[in-house]
Amino acid sequence: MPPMSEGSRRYAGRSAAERAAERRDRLVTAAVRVLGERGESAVTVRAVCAEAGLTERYFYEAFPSRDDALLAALDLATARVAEVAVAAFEAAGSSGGDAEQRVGAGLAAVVDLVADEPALGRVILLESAASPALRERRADVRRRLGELVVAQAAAVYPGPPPDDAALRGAVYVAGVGELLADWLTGRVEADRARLVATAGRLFAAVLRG
Amino acid sequence: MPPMSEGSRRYAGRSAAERAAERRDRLVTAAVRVLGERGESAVTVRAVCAEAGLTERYFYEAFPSRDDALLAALDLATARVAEVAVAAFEAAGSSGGDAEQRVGAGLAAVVDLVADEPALGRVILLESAASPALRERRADVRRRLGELVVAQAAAVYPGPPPDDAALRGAVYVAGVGELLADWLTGRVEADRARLVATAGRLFAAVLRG
DNA sequence: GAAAACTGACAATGCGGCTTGTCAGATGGA
DNA sequence: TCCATCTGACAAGCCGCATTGTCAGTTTTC
Repeated sequence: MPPMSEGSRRYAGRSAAERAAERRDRLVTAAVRVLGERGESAVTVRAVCAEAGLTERYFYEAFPSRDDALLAALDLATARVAEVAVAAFEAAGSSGGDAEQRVGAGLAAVVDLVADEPALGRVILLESAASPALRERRADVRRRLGELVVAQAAAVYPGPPPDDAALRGAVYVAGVGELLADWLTGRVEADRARLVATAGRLFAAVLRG
Repeated sequence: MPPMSEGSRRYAGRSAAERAAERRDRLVTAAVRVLGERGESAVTVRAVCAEAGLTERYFYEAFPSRDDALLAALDLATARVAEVAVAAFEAAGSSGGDAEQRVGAGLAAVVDLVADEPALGRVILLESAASPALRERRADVRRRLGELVVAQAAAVYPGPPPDDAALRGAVYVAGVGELLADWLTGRVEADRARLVATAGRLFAAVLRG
């Protein structure tokens, strides 16, 4: 129990809270790397600390348990992917693209990112199913993505949306996600443009009533 | 090391090989139950043996390691699901159904089975992603399913198949699989007929060029 | 300069898993 | 009946992990 309650002292120019936050960031980043490169079972407290260049004491200062670090790692990876995806999505929208083009732009950004940083891609596409807690988090993300996709489809396709739109959105998001996972692991042979093109065509095919 | 080399004796009316095979069956069945009801992390050697009413000695007589039992459990669950799916699929075909109806019949059979035996469904739909070895096996199954689906589509839709048919098949199989997983865990609200209907419509939407 | 707080390395505890061995008793063949 | 084999229960052995505690040395503030 660090006595951070009373004696909080500046250190190396930073406050105690700043130092703790920086250590936590390093730990989460390290956890993402270990999770993406070596898999969920390799995400031990020791391995994460070694990767971060810190020791166990700081781990338990930042997280109540190993599982919380795993979730934080998935959340960081998700945030990073969402950041570039949303940016590309909105850029395509403000430059006059329709919903299909927006979805394609977001998907292309994701494909580029996970191709450049496979560890990141492995975290969100593969290891996110490795434990019940991670699966739960992944399901939440996919649900939000599905709602976004359904809303975009409703905006671009005339007429009332099909009454099974939610199911279709779920199938589309999960199907494309698993396709990317297979692609990342080399089980699917395709270049990036082909992936994006197929996913774009399927957007219309799956979500149009 | 059981001296099964020389002295092989009948016991309870069965040969040594028969007894060993029966014990192995009980262990695999127990592993499926534990995996489906309590998750991958609960599939310990002790838990499986307790569920089977056997002891560790027989476990290591039947499997070289815990991981092999996990794979055997997934294989058994897959075989059971495949059995009813293929039967329904072929029945629909021999009674004059087209490819879409065949796929729908197979899917309906799977939905019924996993609804009646949730543990079985959890094994093939959820826990099959819990470890790298299990994921590998699941990917193989999905690849075969995808090829089957693509072949059925080629048989029913005129004209040459789209050149990204393999990708489409992968998206369809994974998307529907994950939809079923979400449905099993209560994340998706739909009755069985609705699930089958949506998946049937999507078969045409995704796999028609 | 001195006290208080911070840091990093590491030991120790406790737990539970996999895997291998032991052994008394049950069972079937000669 | 007698003996070899089979069975089931159980006990270690061994390892690695999560989690907590200790401590000498360092940095900052007063």
